[in-house]
Amino acid sequence: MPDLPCDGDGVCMVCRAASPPEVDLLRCTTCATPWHSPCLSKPPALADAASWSCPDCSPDSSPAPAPAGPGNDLVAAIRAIEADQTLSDQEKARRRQALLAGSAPAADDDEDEDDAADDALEIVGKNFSCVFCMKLPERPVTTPCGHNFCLKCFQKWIQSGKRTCGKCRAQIPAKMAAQPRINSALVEVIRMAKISKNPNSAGSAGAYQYIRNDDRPDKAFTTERAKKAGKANASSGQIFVTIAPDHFGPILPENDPRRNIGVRVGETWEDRLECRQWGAHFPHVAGIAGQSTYGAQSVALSGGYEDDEDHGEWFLYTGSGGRDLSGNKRTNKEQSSDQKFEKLNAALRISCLRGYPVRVVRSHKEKRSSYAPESGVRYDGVYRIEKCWRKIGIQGKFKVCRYLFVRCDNEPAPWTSDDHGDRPRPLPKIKELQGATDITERKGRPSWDYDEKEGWKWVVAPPVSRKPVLSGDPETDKQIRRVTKRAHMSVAERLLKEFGCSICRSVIKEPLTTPCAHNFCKTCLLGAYDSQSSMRERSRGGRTLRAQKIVKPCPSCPTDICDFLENPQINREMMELIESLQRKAVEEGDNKVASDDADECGDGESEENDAALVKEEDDNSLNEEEEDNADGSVKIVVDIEEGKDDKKTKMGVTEVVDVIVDENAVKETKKRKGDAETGTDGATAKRMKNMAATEEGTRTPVKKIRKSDVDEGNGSPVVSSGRRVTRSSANASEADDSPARRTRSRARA
DNA sequence: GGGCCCGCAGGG
DNA sequence: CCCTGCGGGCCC
Repeated sequence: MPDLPCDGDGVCMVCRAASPPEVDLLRCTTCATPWHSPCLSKPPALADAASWSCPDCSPDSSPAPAPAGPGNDLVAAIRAIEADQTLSDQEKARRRQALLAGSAPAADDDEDEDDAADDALEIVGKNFSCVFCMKLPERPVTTPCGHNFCLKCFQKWIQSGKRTCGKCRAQIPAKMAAQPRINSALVEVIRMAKISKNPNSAGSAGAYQYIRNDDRPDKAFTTERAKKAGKANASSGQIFVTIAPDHFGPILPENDPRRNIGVRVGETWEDRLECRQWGAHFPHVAGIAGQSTYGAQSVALSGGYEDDEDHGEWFLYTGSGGRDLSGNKRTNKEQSSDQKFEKLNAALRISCLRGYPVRVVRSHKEKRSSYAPESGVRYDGVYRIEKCWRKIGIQGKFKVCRYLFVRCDNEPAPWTSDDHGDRPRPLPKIKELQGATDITERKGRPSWDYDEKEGWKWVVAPPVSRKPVLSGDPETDKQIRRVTKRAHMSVAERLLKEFGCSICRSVIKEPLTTPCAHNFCKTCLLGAYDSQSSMRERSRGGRTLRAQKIVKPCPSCPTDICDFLENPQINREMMELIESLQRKAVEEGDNKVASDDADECGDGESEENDAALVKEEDDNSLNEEEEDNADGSVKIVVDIEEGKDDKKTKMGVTEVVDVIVDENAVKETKKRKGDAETGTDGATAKRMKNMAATEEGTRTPVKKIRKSDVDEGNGSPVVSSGRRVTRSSANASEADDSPARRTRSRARA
């Protein structure tokens, strides 16, 4: 019998004795797990009990020797902290936390936070603590055995070679070890509890956004939806600057609360995602940031368009579009139609006409420019667009939009040894203007211009921002709206709402957390696969084929949770929290629970407008705002109250999806567009695509079913071989690849 | 090194 | 909702 600790309920996993007497319990000084000492193969001498480390934490008894290096150093460091008798328990916990988080202990932190005794935070705090650092989990992850940890603590644990749960010693699946998923329901609840604690910050949109954004990881991260780790399909990390996404011009110190220096010319980031986090250029793929009726804030020179021509202080830039992006592409070198001054190209033209400063970043991917950085993405300051026009591009067939950018920044360019920024310079002579059409140049005074005394500055008030100060991601915006909208609910109710089961749509009972970090009632989740064994026999023509494993996708995402379903463990911390919150909600005497449920199921309203967001359509209003906005910092306060509810998980959607039906009558459970079914690799996708394109008459029969049917949950298995790729022609049901065809509505009843 | 893939973010 | 898009990782 191997050594095993007590499980989450205090039951010894060896002798199954429930709640062994306190004297028989040994607590590991490294991982804090309780062990039943009579059941240990090598119980420590009594005298050593205080400094005892459990078998999982002591290297000498470790069955699989932990890799040398950081892991063991970590254990040693934790031991050193535990052994230090000059430290209080609290201080030990704090240092351990700091160690696990990989940072120096910060003395200030939460010391003075507990006096307000906010119930919600208290309840949450009481129910959740990371096994390792004993604090509220940061970016919580949940093991299949139902225990919660900080992501960082969990990762340190894994890095030190451990493959068992720090609490119950259950095996941690390799996949979870490799890529733990953040349990976003917990994140939300913890965040909300914190927000509720700072009522002074509640109510202002900026504050909500800031808090939410602050909770995003420092680096780009892989979401639960992405199938691969790494930045290829990663979500943005938090935004570090406080500019609105439609902010024009340099990013000043007041918008850089982290460093208070602003974004300086020459600052370089690893890639576009990191660049985005500092606000220099927000889009992660697109080269132009802007809005067609408002202007363009920034561009990236990344070598995407061969027509670009870079001379450092000035360059010729090419608009976007005119390329065939069918087949799920994001870029394409080849022009296949004329570009027009619409969308982002129109945005650039507005910046040209008004003389706005446009931030410019250069990427190492621009190989044809001497001014590109050797690596990464660099901020090179602001430019003005002096002219734009259209002309047949280098490829010789189609027109492209062209823009002349001229530098106008107060800081010297990264490639000069000047100690000063730009002076106004004469426009370069552009040969190619000959033969150009649609030539546009600025007539009036540029908004951003040179002043002999003060240098480059706004001489006309900058356009008033139409957007709330960034949030980092659309999820955030939804959260913001939701939080704002439900501000009238009690804290406990709001928290409870985060714990909705997406199957039964009410508050989760006996929560299970899947490895993909979705939470469901135990009975709901298990019930969903009721009639399904984990293997199916296949036979054809009288002979039996190899048994095939049945894929059981998570109801909320494509992840196969078959293995998890074999032995799912209730997330007890979550369950206790939910129960506490329910008690509290009852105490508060609100009888809103019923209306909550109604809201939950019925959110049919939606389609409110975003009127508040688009009111400023009138461009001429800019100047009128000038007195109030002398410093350029005023933003429209947008009423974000009324956003649409998140419809992604709503039932009863009647959109038609295509499902390929095989002999076993498969069923499609995907709720989100673009979800690839579980287990389809790239090759399969490609095959499907080709099939769609070439086998109109011969492909597998396709049956259309309604999502609403699917969501009702009748019918069984869940293997789908039909891939639905939303982006254009890859759609398996659309054999016709033509753009015209693509623009047609694809939903037919 | 070129092609493919596909989540994310933003515009409209 | 649906479309677009000067990414980044990986495979060939």
